[in-house]
Amino acid sequence: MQTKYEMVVNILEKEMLEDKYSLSKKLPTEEELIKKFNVSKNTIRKAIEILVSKGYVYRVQGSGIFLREFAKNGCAQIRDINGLSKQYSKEKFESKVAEFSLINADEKLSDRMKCDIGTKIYYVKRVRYLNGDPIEIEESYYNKDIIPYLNEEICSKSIFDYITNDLKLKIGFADRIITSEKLTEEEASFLNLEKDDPALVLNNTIFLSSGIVFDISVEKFNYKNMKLISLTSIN
Amino acid sequence: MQTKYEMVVNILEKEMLEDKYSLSKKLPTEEELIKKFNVSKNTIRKAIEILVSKGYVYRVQGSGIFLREFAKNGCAQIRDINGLSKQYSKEKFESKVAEFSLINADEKLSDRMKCDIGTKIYYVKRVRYLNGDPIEIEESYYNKDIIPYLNEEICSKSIFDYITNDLKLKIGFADRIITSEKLTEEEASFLNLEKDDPALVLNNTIFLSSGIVFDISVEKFNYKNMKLISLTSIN
DNA sequence: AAGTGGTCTAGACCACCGT
DNA sequence: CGGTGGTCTAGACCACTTC
Repeated sequence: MQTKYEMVVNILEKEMLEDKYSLSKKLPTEEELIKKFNVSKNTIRKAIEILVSKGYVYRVQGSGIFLREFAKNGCAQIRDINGLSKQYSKEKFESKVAEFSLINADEKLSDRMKCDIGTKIYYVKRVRYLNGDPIEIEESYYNKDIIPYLNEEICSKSIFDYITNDLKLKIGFADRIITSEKLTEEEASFLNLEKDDPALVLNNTIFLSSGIVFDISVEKFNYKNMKLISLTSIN
Repeated sequence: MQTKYEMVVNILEKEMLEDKYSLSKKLPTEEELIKKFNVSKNTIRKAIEILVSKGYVYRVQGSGIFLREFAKNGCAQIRDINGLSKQYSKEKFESKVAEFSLINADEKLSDRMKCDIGTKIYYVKRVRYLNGDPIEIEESYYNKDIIPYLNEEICSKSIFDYITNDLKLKIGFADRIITSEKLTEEEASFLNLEKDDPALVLNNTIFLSSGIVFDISVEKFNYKNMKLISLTSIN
């Protein structure tokens, strides 16, 4: 079941992607949206707030709701938790599994994943390609208590689709630490780069909406063909 | 003048930083907060939403409002638009102005800053230090039509303080493109690093709340001592 | 002054969690 | 089942922009 504000968000998102408002660069006024969707002012405001936080629009008091230029374009949005395959669904996006195993959490891993020592953990190492070019090395750890089953087949597609659609789990929020590092020789070979070339590195801890850690991962991006974008707003 | 929800946010933020809720790792219930602050449910909900988006807390339906671990700790939050000097106010943070000039926007610059060709633009290059170590090179361009006056003195302190407190301008939102690059020899010397060492690079476009671009900048961070953090939530 | 977004309230009812 | 967060409404009034 969908809430009213989700419906409003989805329809406006779709209309914006179809360039419905790109001439005026404005959305209809709140009052017009209230009539269009036949909902209350607060429901419209909640929907618009979500579009603001997604980077689609900004609001100017007394003036209107304006389109923001970005959002549409190619680079990966850092606020999207749902992995790369969603973002690049229209392009040729592939994941190759380089390693796959079931391990026991040692002290360090249990600490980072907020689980007990000895908890079964899936370890997955993937190399990911966009239009044939390697763009990322990803190493992930999934808590088996939460993700009871995983295999190489699933990992070569979208793990996040599997988790949300098949396991019906709700992803809640993520911590990401962003750094830059030198590649090791092995990493470089995966990315068709040289040893000591730079890499854009994301260190992620991903939580279900219940606040439980189900995944930690390190993503190392090819500095030549990957950029991330962050669209922030002030509260 | 402060709104009621801002007051609630500020007080709860302060209380959390004072570890008032760190034992239970929970905030009071919505109902308790309604009584505590004597405001309506929607006002409390709006305040909590802001704390969620700032990464302080997460909510679990039917259960409560829980503290998130991070927020407090040292690294720079990418969603904070207000520059580094705010974030490091308690540490020894310095900015040295390496270049300062007033230029005319050429075609490329006018395009990126969404202004006319020939618009007067302040160019500022700064090296920034934390506890004596160089952590960042920043090159910024400020539209003089919006920031009518700037000098080296102001640039060596906090430009954002000047803009918000003295000029009374309201900063609205920012686009940031995050990449990794090799340092040039000159850049490396500023950061006490070697040529071709990696840098974490932010390419920013910063808007007033009215949607006008007033600043674009490139920040190159020292990969050895700077990390950024992004705390994201799902809508 | 008219248009448009921002704050705030009181209250109804729903959905989910834990006991 | 009681506790707690989530959705939604109708309406009052405020603040800023634009003309």
